[in-house]
Amino acid sequence: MSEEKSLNFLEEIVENDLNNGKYKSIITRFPPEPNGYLHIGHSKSICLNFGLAQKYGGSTNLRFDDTNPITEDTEYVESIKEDIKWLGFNWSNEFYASDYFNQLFEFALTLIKNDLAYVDDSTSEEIAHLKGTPTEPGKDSIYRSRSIDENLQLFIEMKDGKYKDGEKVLRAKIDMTHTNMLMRDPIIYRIKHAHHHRTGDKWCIYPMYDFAHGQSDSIEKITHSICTLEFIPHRELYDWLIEKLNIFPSHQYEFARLNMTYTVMSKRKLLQLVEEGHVSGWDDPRMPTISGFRRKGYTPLSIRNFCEKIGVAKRENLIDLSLLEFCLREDLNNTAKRAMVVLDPIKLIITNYEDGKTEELHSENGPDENMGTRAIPFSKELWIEREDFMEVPEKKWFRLTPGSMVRLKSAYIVKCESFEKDNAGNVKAIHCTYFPDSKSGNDTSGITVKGTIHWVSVPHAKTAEVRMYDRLFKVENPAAEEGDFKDYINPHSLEIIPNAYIESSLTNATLDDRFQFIRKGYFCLDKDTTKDKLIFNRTVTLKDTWSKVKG
RNA sequence: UGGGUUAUUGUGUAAAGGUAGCACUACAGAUUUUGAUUCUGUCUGUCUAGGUUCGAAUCCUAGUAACCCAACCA
Repeated sequence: MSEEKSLNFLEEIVENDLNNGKYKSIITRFPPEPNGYLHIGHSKSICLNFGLAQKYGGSTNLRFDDTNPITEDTEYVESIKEDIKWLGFNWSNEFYASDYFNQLFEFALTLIKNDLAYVDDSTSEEIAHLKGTPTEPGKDSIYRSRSIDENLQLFIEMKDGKYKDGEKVLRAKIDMTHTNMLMRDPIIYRIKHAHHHRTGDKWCIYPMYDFAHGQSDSIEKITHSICTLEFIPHRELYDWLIEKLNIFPSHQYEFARLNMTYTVMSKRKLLQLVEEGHVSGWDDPRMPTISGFRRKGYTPLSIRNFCEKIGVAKRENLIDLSLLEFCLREDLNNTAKRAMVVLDPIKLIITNYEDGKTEELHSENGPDENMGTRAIPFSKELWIEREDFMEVPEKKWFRLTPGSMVRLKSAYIVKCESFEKDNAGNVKAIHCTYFPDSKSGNDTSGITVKGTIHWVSVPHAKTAEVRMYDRLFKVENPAAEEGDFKDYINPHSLEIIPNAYIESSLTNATLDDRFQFIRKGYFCLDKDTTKDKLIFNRTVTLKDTWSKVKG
């Protein structure tokens, strides 16, 4: 045992509970409501819940919190399951709060029989009014003193569909003057004549979150029910219900949710971006959804590592996007296949190279020798990046400029002799000479150059569309800015290059491949790709100190 | 004017009365057939004011700030 990584507060709680014999093993759960897509914030919760169970030899249930039939749908259930699997986690059981509707109904009857719940006929306005405010106590409803028998009868009638939506609710009888607003006789059942994605039309009353979540935890014997900070006030009610129902004592613990720079995380805001067409959908590569990151080319490992690195605590946080990108590059640098792609082409002509000749050169596929090499054709005319030539070089420039020499990656050293301009004054072509004895791998020229640039042979080049994604927002914390968060959308978050020149090996790319386009960034194939048109997404740029040098 | 939660460097996160550490970012340098990677180095921090103590991020007292709570949402 050398140095041990210090534990986060949840691990401490678990270790304590295990060491003092409170539990023999732990059970956690990940409890999404199937009313939207999972985002990077959820992956923190997923990594926590599954990670804790993995670390301490317990198990984790996937439980859908589907108590509101109006907003929920199986479409979301499927996407949530796909995302969790993609992240690399397996749940022990797939459960639904709706599995427990019968049991929950029984629990409600128990409360009523113990005079701990009553049916209230008030309107929602009346209930809100009598509830008071955080600084003023509430007042009892006139229905609060109904007899147990009457409550029993009314509640059963509610279930039997005798009443319309909103006509009656079932409330826990606690304390209308409680300092915790949630303890002022919270509503635990409401009437909704709505079709449920799993139970169909069997029920017209549905339990509220507070009367479903803790009870479901208890039914599943969840030992550690982990949720985000905003549920802290619910814990008192969570505990009250478990105590009054005398059921398995699950415990709730809260951690601070993830916030990240240059994006928004609330479901409401994400929905707006989708519905108003600021992005192409939930899986748009600019979205912070798991499906968005996946499509953009992120790897599950990078997201898991990120969740590990950000830690778990109880204070509000705003994590630098650069940490996520660091984790991504760390993974991709080791695994991505290298390829040469010219995004903004300009022609380079090697004047002393034989017309019509093609040479087969070899280039390494990655940093690990086991990744091997691949053949690349070389010829007299090459596409190179427009930005790799400067007519008048700036300070510290070591790419092409009249008279300078650079190495063509995995090929020869060339010297810039001259260049052509078109009528508009734009550089059209660059003329170079090459040094035949500088061939990559057996260079006997003795020439050393500072710069190496990538290229694609003109007659062998294929084309592809490349989608260059950038951060969705211009500011670090759009949600905290004045006015509408959408005013801060980055207008350049997507720039499409319709015809980039790619090396021919890329035509065999699959959706699972990850590439580094040398000197340009990490890329992956997009699902919009067709047989006739390849489409690549930029996953993330390479770190670029040069752009900082030149400012 | 109530209740709850939280304050450690630019951003996160450790230190359970005993050297304020780690990571990211940023910056500088070395290596480099990717201005990448890798390596080395640098980087003004314990919310404030008192107190206890040989010694306080940690304990006590009083403040301050931020966030959450008044959905028949979760």
